[in-house]
Amino acid sequence: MPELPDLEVMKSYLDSTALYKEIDAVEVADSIVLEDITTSGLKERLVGQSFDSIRRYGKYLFVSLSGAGVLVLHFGMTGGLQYYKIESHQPDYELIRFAFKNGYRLAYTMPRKLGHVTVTEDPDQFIQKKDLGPDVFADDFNLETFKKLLDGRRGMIKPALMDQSLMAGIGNVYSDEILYQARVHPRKEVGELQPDTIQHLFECMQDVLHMAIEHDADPETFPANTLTPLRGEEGADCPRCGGEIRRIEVSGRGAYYCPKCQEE
DNA sequence: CCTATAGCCTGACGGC
DNA sequence: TGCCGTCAGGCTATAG
Repeated sequence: MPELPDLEVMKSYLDSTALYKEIDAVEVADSIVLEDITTSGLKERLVGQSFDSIRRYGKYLFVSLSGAGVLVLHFGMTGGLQYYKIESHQPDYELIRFAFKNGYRLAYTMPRKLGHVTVTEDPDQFIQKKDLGPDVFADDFNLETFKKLLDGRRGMIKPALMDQSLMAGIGNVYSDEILYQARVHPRKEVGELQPDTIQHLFECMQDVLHMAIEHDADPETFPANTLTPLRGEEGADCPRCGGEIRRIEVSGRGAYYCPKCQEE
């Protein structure tokens, strides 16, 4: 779930639910997700504070605290958030519970414990330390930026789009969707891309990410001409040409594409 | 600089 | 039903 569009949806969700409410208690079910902080350290930093504003960068959310510091949330492959009140509504796999004074809770959920949570004093420094490239939704991330990043890059296009140190925000699912919309084969060598193809890729990247956000990052509601809802259904009909959707390994990740529309 | 591989974790799913 | 292998939308470390 958690790529740029999912994170944008989570940010909106937090904006409309969990801001400006005093934190009463923090429960950590498994401290394995805590990075550079202990359970008691996290409690000390959060209890008595409130969440004041949310910033997304790549696949991270930075939640500014009313006092000092910024809560950092990363969702691994399976993480999510749930704001709820009644104990019986507690979601499955709640790893961290932020309990507010108003009686509501925010659950940080994650069946596979591959996400990370920490507190930082300086998000920009954190971004540097993680070696994240520019966020693909940054105001100054334009076609020229995209061209410069790909210029001189060796290797295939799909891993380039997914390389968080090159550009931050795109993961396995949306890299496939972008390449499908742009009709570029996931194994296409970056160096072989024509300038107009790069421009088309850039436009498809913007379009796909915005489309996903408009649809709450829920593939079931995506338009009919998208590939994402067909993930897991190898052999399905390509919505565009009637070809057969295939799954291959690219750089160790499962890649879905249409061999007919996206020629090698 | 880039790729491949393994590891971190655990649930869901298909086959026998 | 139970067991087993495979896969899963992330990131990191290592070797080549």
